[in-house]
Amino acid sequence: MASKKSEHGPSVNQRVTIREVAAKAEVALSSVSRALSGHPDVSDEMRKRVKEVADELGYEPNLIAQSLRSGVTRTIGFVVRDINNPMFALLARSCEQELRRNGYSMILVNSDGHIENENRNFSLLRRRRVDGIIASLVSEDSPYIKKNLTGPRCPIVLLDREVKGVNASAVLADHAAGVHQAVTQLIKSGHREIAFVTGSNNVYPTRNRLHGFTKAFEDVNLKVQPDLLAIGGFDADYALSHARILLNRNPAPTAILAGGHGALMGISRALKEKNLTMGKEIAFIALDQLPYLEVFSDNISTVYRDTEAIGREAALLILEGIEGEKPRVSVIETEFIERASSQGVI
Amino acid sequence: MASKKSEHGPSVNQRVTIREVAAKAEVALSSVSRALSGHPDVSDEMRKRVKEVADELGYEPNLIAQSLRSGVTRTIGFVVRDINNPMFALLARSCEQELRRNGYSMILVNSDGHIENENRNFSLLRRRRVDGIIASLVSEDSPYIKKNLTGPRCPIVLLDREVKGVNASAVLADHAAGVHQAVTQLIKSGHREIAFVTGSNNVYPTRNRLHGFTKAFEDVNLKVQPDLLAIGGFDADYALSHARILLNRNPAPTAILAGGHGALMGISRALKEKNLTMGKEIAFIALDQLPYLEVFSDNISTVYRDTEAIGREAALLILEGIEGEKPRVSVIETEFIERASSQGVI
DNA sequence: TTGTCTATAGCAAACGTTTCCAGTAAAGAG
DNA sequence: CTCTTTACTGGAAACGTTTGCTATAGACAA
Repeated sequence: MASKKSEHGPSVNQRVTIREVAAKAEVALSSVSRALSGHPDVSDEMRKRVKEVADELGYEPNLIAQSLRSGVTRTIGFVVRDINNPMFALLARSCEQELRRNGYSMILVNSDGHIENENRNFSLLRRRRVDGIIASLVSEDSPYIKKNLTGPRCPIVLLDREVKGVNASAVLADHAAGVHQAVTQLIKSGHREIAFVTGSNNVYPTRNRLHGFTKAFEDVNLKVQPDLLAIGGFDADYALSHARILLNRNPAPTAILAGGHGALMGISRALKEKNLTMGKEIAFIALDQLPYLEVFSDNISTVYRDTEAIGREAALLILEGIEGEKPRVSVIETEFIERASSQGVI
Repeated sequence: MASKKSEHGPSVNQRVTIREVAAKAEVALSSVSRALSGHPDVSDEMRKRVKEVADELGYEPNLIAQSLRSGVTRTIGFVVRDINNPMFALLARSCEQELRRNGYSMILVNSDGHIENENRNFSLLRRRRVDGIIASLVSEDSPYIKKNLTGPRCPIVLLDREVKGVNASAVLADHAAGVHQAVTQLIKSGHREIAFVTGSNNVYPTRNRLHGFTKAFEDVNLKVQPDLLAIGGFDADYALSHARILLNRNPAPTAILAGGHGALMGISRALKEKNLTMGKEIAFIALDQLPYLEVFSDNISTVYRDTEAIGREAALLILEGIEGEKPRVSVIETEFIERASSQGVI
């Protein structure tokens, strides 16, 4: 494969170093370093000369060497549970933007839903000596997070996860509130058979949503019917197979909640199979802010959270952690936005 | 802000180095390095002992130091024109996956459509000494790309861009073929007033699509009507305002092509304003693979390209470049997939 | 004039690895 | 038994920076 060697022009891949700048400007290495890094103990004349020579030679500081010497990489690792979920694109984007505004780069790694990948990702990021890690965990008992408690550590911000005993920063969405609003509204409209398809309850969002869901029923002295809950997987396949079962139930559900992107995909397929239309034969509510909903299906009711705000907040928390502040938890509100898909049924 | 200092337990942020492993194992530094890096000149016993001690101490190799010494970072920079476009999520994901399979990490940076950001991004990546850069340029006369010709360089893979005079690798989609198929089909169905909204023609995809578009007309001795072309912007606002104009034209277009995500967004809004439904009053075809189309609007005709294949191919090309191979261009096919939105109108 | 202070510059030691070179002991060849 | 070879091991230099310390020179005060 690497048979025919490159014939890239005459230029060698040899970069100009601070040493060459120093030689050409006829000053000491240390003076060049100080001049370029904005150190105060440098005369204006020296700084000017050094900068001129550096520009002339096309000097590009070696961030690797700087990192080694200074112990700081100005890099944040972002571990994402499953990048298939378009919500994460939104999240990663706003986060990267905020980090870059503060002079940090982001390394994004994807766990694809597998805990082994996640562990490898953490390990990689630590070897790369990132200054902090923002993580959306596959499961809440990640050995790596716990290890981070005892060993040498870097600041961590968890996204929508509660790890007991770990004093890490976190950004949590108040899913319960939005779901509570949504379900209350459904009940008020006369719905009783409300189905709910969502991810496994080894992570905070599921538990938290379930809490809001249950409370809405309890508030009006009704009981949740367990066989209307499909809890166990974030992926579309899980949602599809369980939505099929739910739709065949007797009595059939008159409303259905989709806990995120995978659930939405699976359910919408199941509905299509049975020729049911959201907002006509069955009420439908999507949880999470899913960017494509705004493009096409602006008639879909949703429990909204400002995903970009979550990304920005995560960036701020990690920067705080790097500055040595104590970990803290930040909560993001959610809100039920009612549109056609959950109205007028029944 | 950084007032109250962290009270992180007793562990200091001091990592164990190869030196400490050497001390504890009572061997030389160099032996530890060789033992852990798989160098052949190490006895089995030595390797075993060193590995035991390293595990025991929780040694995590410092990739920064390794990079500095070896001159290789095993990191690829990915410069994306505008991460708002969901197509790029698909692209970046498949690319990252392939890179990671080969032991590389990816740093993703977003230019947000501005050439100044793009230049800053290139500069940053070079200072970070990435081993290669994969880039979707804002415009094809990027000074940085050209500079890379003369100065010390790293391999570059361009995504859907042709930069004249620059002998860089590239992955190009054969947009023309798919657009040609699509327009030919429309013409065959009786359409004559076919509108086309797409990005500025300072980049390859626009020029290439336009080529396929024009050729389809010429093939049957028809002429493209210039006032049905809206060429100039990838963003939704541009598309919206120009789609409005197009829809008010007399005679009104009977079919409309959307050149990517932004165009699709803008056009679909304009259609909604005029209460036109795709596939009913007007034929509609979307260019590019847009992930959300498969979720909701599986009835939308589209010129498909395998975006994930593009990502994988870009990864392979950059790895080739790192191995010293000559730059080369890889072409990805496109294909017209006819669905309801472009049938049965007229 | 001498001494102290300030501003600036240079030297050299680190940061944590890899790798070249030299050295040693055991093994095999003659 | 000696010589060469083999198989390892250790020492030290290097990668490109930053930074603590020391040195110098001019300014100012006594």
